[in-house]
Amino acid sequence: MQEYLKGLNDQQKEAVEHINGPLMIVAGAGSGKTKVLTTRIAHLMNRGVDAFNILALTFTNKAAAEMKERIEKILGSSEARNLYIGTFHSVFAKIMRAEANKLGYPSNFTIYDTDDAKGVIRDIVKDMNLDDKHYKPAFIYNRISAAKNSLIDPVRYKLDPHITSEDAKSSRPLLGDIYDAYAKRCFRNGAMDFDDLLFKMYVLLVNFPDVLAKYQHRFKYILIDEYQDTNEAQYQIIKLLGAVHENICVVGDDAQSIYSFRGATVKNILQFQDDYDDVKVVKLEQNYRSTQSILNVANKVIANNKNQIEKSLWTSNDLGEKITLVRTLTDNDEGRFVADAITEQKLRNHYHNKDFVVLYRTNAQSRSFEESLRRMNIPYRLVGGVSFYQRKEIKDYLAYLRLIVNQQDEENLKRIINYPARGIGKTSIERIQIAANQYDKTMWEMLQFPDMLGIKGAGASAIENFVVMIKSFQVMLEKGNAYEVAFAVGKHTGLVQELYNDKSVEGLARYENVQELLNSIKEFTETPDEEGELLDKSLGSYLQQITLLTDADNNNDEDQDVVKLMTIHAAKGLEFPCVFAVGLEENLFPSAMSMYSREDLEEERRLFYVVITRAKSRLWVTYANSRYRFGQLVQNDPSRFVDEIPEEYLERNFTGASHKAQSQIGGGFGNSIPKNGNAFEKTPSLKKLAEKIQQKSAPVPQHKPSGDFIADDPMAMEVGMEVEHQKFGFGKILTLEGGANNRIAAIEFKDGHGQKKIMLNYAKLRIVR
DNA sequence: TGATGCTAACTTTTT
DNA sequence: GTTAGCATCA
Repeated sequence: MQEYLKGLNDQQKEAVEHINGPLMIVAGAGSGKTKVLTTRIAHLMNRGVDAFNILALTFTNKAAAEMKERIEKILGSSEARNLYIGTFHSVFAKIMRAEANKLGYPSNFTIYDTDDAKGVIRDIVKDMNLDDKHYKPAFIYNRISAAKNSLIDPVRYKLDPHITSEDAKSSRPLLGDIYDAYAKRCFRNGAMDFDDLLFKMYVLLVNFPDVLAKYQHRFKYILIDEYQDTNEAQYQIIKLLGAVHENICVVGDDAQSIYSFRGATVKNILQFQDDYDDVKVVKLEQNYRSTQSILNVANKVIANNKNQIEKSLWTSNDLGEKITLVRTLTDNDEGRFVADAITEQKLRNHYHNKDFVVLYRTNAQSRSFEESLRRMNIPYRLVGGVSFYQRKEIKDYLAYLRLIVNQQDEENLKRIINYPARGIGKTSIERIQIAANQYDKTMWEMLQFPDMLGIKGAGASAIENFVVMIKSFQVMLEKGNAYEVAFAVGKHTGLVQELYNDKSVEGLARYENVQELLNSIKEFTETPDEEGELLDKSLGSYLQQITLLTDADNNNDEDQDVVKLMTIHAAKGLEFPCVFAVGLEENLFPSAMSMYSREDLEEERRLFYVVITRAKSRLWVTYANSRYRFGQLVQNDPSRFVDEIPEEYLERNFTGASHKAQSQIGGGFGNSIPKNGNAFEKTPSLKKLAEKIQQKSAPVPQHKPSGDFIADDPMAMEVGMEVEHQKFGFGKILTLEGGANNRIAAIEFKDGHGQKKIMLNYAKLRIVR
């Protein structure tokens, strides 16, 4: 028997050893899914399958990287190198890069992230003279995204009676036209958004039989991770690619389907057996991750959902500790409880920071945990949230690089044509835009003919300089590598200088971020070519790669001893010894938006199932009686999911709530709490208490003006005086300029606010001494 | 034309 | 509480 087959249980072995024909692996949480996938790939190759013929698709770069790494461990890196392993988006982007010309796109097409796409939509809404309060870009984006994920193009969108009536009902009858305009604009810009990478891939395969045949032949064996999260577009593409050989292996768990908002449909996994003949089904039901207590709770909770693939997850692990249910008064108390519990556990049970994770439903919940952890000096890292590549200074820099690679792209052209300021103002840009529309050219093309724009003098020469500069970068692109071009851009545009000159705290961070970007480009270009394979190190290749990276992928320093904070969605596939499931409150988890349909509610429950099953040995479930949302204190009942945890596995800890609050609330669960948010008005003592706790826990993030704050006359200010600002707190006046109506003070503030220029007409200052 | 500060909107989850 | 877009003034 092969070495790699040892240590597999019977079911796992059965899945690994199945070679030809469709295979569905129903893999319960913690049942060794990745192990089976990677071992199976190794086994295929061991049986003579060429690495070039294997395609493995995942949802995250992290999962792809992990798979690759594990296969390398079994086979050695030279064997594994030629495997095609990646996310749906990155694999399709790579293929599209080779085939884009067939669809009329440049091979260096730009990939728009969500922000870019919303920007295009905002422009279109403006052009159509619509109210963007009603035609909200985010709403429209979601609508278009849903259409693309269902493979509906603008023409079909406008003809579909169901869709049009829906849009009519929400009185947005022009959505179809916006979709149409958006698709055309992206095409003209030579750009694809995330959904296009799937949608256009499908179009490519359907319209070009030779291309389809090529990839069908190439990918004789296809493996798909997290199959329960695939959407219609992904489903159809897989069906096309696998149609000849039917060696499709899907791995998934219907109980962990949590992406329906992105068009994923559990139907794909539920119906897999109907899609192909002779589907081999293997169920992995032994859980190697969690204690019995945790697993039993998870099983009990998920049993409340209907419509599942039948399976019973079991474990031979110890019973373990009970689940701790924690009630606190406010969200800040919740944060404090978690920080305290971590400190205690580290002392008592010798855990490390990296053994803990805090999992929440929405990103906005991270604040109170960050504050409490910081106060306790516990190092932590926020996973997810704003990606490095979404920061303004990075997007500005990248906009140059993207324009150089793809001049069709107007979004990025507009972003930097006057940044740093070079005298090409609003009116000029507008003129260029109008002329471009008029002559049906791109804005870049119009820039070549400034006389046709009616722009003269300084404006014209500014444009000319800009064009010359961009062109010189393009010339460099032919000879230099990505890093050399990027470095030259930073230098010659003045971008780096501009950031360097900004000595404020934020400015310094921005400068450092840009340096980090340059380092990453350098690293990219310096990755050595591997034997037999020349890596594509062009700038275009780099840009396509990074747009598909998320923040979570970026943190490769796994071993750092820090507490992790993330959303439940981001935690999919991960495991931790100690898990805090926080914010278990009605309207938050389950989310207020999910309460109207059984399907949505069941997805929330699956989400709860995912949280529980992340835990190996300890699980805390917490909720707060009231929390700040929208900057306002609102009250929520405990989540209905809390009641689904069997009593025998629970241990209650209400130390976070005071006796007073407890007697107010009563011993029961939720039912005695007033339902609507005005409870505090009725019980002033409770309100005061909550406010007191709130104040005590606020770590001076924002200055509160002194009680005797009365603004002084701007003209009374003198250099060297100590003053108080309503927001920034205390500081010292460094310089003063301007007359009575335009007096500007440069002030060095304490408490990390740094140096700021304040216009004394608007911001009021109080002289301290 | 550019910088500042104000306002409104925001909260589901992400490649 | 935060942030992005906007209005406003020099």
